[in-house]
Amino acid sequence: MSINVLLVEDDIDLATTVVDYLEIEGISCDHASNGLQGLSLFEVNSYQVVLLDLNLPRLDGLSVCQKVRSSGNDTPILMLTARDTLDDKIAGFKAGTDDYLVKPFEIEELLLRVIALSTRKSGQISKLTTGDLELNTQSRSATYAGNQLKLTPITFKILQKLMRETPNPVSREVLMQEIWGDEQPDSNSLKVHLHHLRKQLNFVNANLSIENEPGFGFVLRVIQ
Amino acid sequence: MSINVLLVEDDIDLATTVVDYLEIEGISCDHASNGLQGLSLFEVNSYQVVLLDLNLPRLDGLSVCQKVRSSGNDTPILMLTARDTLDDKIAGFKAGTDDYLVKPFEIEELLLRVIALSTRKSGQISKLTTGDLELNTQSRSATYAGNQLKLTPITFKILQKLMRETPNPVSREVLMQEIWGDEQPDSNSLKVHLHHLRKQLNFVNANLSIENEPGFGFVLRVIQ
DNA sequence: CTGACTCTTAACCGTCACTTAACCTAACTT
DNA sequence: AAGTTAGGTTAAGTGACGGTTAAGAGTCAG
Repeated sequence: MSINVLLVEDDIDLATTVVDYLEIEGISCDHASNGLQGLSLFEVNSYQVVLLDLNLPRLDGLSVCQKVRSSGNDTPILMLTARDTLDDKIAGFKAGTDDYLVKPFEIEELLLRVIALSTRKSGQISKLTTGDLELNTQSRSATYAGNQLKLTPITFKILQKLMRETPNPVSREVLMQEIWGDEQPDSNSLKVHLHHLRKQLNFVNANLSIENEPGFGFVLRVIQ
Repeated sequence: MSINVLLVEDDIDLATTVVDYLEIEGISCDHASNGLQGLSLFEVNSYQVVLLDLNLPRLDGLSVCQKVRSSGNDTPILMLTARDTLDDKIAGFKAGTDDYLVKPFEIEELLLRVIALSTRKSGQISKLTTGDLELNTQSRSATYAGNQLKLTPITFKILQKLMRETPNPVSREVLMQEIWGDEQPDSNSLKVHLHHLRKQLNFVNANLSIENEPGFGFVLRVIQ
């Protein structure tokens, strides 16, 4: 998922630095050098995050922010400014800013905050990764080397528990407690669900497997 | 709408200062003095924002943050810490933090950031958009590419919840809680309302669909 | 009173997730 | 070597869940 950012900044040196750095990190970045231009770019395109300088020609950052908010748009906005008094910050947040970074800032921190702001909305926060396996616990979806897995409520719970504990094994009892709580089925249901899960992880070049820890339980293990 | 905050901090002086200040501002604030206590409070109650110290006894802040995230919870988390090197910040954001404040901080700024984090998610935004679908929660009207939808009070609530959570699925229980609160009908009423809503989306040829997440709940998804 | 509107309830049906049971292999015990 | 136990595989049955439709109850305005 690519991130699309709008930078509104009249300091050309700073702007090119930021744009270049973000582009290197794989974040595409449009640039406007005044408030009005920023607003019109904003209305035409869609952005995950807006970086807004406070001192801008034509229309200042606070006004841009207010206009965006009063139109009902909730795109995350990050204020970039040299002013670091409390009153300035109050004014910024009151106008509807989500974050506030004081110049001079480290550009790496800007990147971190841009990513944090953009991932929040797109539901990418709760992700577990093991090898080529990714599980998003919010969207309840998992991909293995790019392939979508089809998880039922139970296989989802099993995979989640195994991924959270890996590389440690999970005992049979703990696993069953995790799935069924106190009312556990009396048959071999767990084996069957594990089988379904394993079938989905059995790709040609699988580098993961759910292994049995004899007499104890199961592990999700990265091979080699 | 009252804000509910969890503060996890082992410095008692700082903690009482923060709690007192937030309470004065009308924000109710629970306090835990170690990581484990913080986690258990978090699991029992529901908070709009979590304030997390990095250095904690029993379980450090990063681990607390990771645990919260891997369980699929996306409550905004703000890290409070004396460490201000870039690496610390990188570690924090990687663990799933939303914001990062370096001690010593001005307590007014903490308040500003808490409010910013809490308002983002919690239904303060009056205009929601998903694809070409727009929903105005103040005028209680929805349009798809200019076409008016005809929503009853209940279908309006359903659509609003689905749009707030998209692209993540909403569990059946949460959805029903959202509509009826604690006095829920004992029949299959939800199915019927979903059916009405789907007919409306079909009627305007929306490229959106309400899909069933088997055994869990429903998602509003943009097609292709 | 009546018609429009909304919500609930019920009945029907298809599908899918889960359970169950039977069979198989492998490893360990006696 | 036979018996026992744990784990893996397969297939079938059941029940719960989800989608659709229609009818009835409650509310409100005219």
